[in-house]
Amino acid sequence: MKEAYFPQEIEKKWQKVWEETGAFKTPDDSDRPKYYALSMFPYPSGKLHMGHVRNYTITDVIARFKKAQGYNVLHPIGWDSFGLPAENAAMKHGANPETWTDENIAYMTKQLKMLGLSYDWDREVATCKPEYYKWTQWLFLQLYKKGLAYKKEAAVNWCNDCGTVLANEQVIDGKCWRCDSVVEKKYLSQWFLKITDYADVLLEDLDKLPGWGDNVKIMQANWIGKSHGAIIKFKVKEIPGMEVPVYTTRPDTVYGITYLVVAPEYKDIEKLTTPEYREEVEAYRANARKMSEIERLSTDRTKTGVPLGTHCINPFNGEEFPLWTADYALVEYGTGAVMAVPTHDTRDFDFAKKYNLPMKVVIQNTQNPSNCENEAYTEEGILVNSGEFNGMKNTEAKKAITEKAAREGFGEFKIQYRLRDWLISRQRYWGAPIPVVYCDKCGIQPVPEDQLPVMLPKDVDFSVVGKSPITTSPTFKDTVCPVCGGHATREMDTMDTFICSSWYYLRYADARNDKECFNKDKVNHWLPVDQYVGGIEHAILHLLYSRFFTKALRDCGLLDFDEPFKNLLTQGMVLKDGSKMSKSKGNTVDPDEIFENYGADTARLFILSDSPPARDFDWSDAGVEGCYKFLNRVWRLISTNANNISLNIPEIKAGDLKKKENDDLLRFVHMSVKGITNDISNDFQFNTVISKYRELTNAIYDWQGRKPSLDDEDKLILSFAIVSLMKLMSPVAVHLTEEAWHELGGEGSIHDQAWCKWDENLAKSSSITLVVQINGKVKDKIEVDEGLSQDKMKEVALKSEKIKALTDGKTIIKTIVVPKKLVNVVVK
RNA sequence: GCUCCAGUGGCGGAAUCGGUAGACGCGUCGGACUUAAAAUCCGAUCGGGGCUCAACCUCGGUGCCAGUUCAAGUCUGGCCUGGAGCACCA
Repeated sequence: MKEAYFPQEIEKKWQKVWEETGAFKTPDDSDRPKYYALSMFPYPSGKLHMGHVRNYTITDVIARFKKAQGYNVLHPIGWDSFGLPAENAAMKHGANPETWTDENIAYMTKQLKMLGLSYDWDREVATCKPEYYKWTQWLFLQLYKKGLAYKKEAAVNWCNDCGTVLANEQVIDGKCWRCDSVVEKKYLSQWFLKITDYADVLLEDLDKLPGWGDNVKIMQANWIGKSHGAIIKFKVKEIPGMEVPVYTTRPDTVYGITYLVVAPEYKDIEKLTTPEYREEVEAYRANARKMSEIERLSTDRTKTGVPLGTHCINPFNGEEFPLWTADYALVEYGTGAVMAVPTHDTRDFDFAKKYNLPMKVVIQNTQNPSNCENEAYTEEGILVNSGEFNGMKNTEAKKAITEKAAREGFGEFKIQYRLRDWLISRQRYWGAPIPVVYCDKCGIQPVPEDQLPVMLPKDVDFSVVGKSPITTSPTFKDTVCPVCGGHATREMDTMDTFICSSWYYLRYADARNDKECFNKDKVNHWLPVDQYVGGIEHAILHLLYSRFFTKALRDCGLLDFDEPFKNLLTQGMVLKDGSKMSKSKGNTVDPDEIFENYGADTARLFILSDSPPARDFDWSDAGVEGCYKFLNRVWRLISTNANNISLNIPEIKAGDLKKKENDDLLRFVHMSVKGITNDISNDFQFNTVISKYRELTNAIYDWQGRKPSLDDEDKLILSFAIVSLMKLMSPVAVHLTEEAWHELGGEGSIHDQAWCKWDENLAKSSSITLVVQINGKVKDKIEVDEGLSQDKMKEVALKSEKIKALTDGKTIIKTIVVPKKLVNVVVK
């Protein structure tokens, strides 16, 4: 065995062997229980970054650990390969998006292989390939048939730079999630998926996911935004038969209404405007239309509005109040109209102050009454000025008042969600075409399933500005209607790429199936994903969409489970010098360089070492160096002892070893096995796993430092310790351990070896340190036998010279004994 | 504004149930080996005080202030700071 560690040589060699022997192929049928480990698949942007390295290493170690524990592990990879960057590259450099994407996939595949990841490449998928998007289109048709996909004219988020609409989830602070430019409102006819049908179950089922972090679940719950309230309908005084319904979570404040606001886009606003106000209202609406989303939604902005000239009648007390329009009312939420109670809502308060609208206190805190002159009172209290409800607690009044409204026919209880339907049309080329046609006679018609896929046209001009390249194809647009055979035009929009990524984890179960989307039995066998690993940035977008898809496909009868990801690990970011690695900051670290200088095993070890997976990880060059040195140390330990190590190790039981130091080492190994196994099992605490590798290595070196020569017992325990270390390290240092295994004469692969077991009796040291405290402060430590009874422990503690001296002349009130740990003497 | 998370040495971070705070590493300092360097190995490394030095002894210390407890990094209440998500959602 070579004395020096040459990772580059070793790694290439074994990567080749694993590929040739198909070491990581996963059979669908096996006696072993299944385990599905999944990383969020990458966008083929060009090169791997350290975030990828961290993500895939974490999942790979989990997959290998589970395999060693006896599971049949599915660990696939693929490419989220539709999307704007490919198209932008095409526009910029004249490259074809397909070529650009394929080249990137090829390069990144090479990098993934260099990292030594245990993927089953036979199951690789790429969402931009017709054999994949055929099924994306097919799934769209199933949702269409179920009534879950529909087209409507709506105010949508428009990104001018990307030249496309965006889903609500893709608008961050009023800006485009991809290019950061300000998003505008446009009115367009677009395709939507009815995710709102699933709002409640998406919320409820979060409780079925104990294996997800609370942070993600809370973010999803907030996004879904369920609220309980009431609809109350108000008659319009000037227009007989006309009503304006509002949604409110505060029906208890109805007696305090002093005006009512509708959104500028409110459907009946023109009818509700009297002629003398028309001009002013129109001007206000035009202005609102022009404003960007970010301006419009800014909370800092002072509120504006104009009266419509009409009035509503409060059905509870007959009071009349004016109707206004103001852009703080949102057309998409509730009914698009708000009943305003300035005294008990801060927004209404601000508005009423500005426009001198009246205020009326209806909720009072009896301890500390307020007339609401300076601010709205939004806490709980007792109803006043509220007719028959006076004196009632407001929490009870909510129910009582809504009940009255329901009884008398002008209101009802209502649950409202913040979640909106998912807008999936994109005016872009590089995506899956939406498989519908528009017939001159028959209207919207789905493309028949046997005509799928609707292929992306290749005869397009990528240099066009302001419209989708797909519209330049001379062959794509015109087609025939599948119903009447007459002329029809194809839908020119493609689907949001988040659709493609909402089902890829299902395709892995049956990736090469060209007859169906996936076989139902196979999907039911492999899913749900046992462990999903990825970035927190997908907490809402991808993870919510995937949950929706799973539920919708279950309802289509395509699968039998309702949550796709049983356990979710959201890994932290990779930082450099305290900030996120980015090209613009120039603080990126290129994985290729690390592979070249130190090898993949060092990269894997380091990326897991310093922080727990969920926390941010600060990259340091010194840290990489340290890990490289450690691997050298491990290599040296093995190579210098190669002649003394046998892989034929009989089971060593407690008491088998005569020498104390050998028994101690045996115990240390068992403790390490136990500790490492538990650390991986409990939330994948790889940082402490790696510190335990180091401790064990240090312990073996220390042991050896005290041995001038080795007899048979020494060689036995040394073999046991080193081989255990190798097996424990094999999921992380995948190449080094494989090479060492073979150099020591091992058969097969170390990665096919069973995980180390520990003996509970040996996974502890032979003696314990008894801590003696006085009044809770440590005063003495005494080495004692592990089996000591509680009485004996107390006796030993009180006999200690130090304790005697410190308790001298004081009264011992009581003594607390914690078995196998400590004695606390309470004195006065 | 609302919701959530986190605050431990010079740094990253350890510390099942409340039971030895600072594992392991990085950095720094000192030493060994070497003509020298690299590599490697050994040792020290929270702060204050005591002792001529050292071993040692002693007091304090996990963002701040209280509380519960024999015992608090860990539990409770109230703050402060930082981060994340949502945000005119009625």
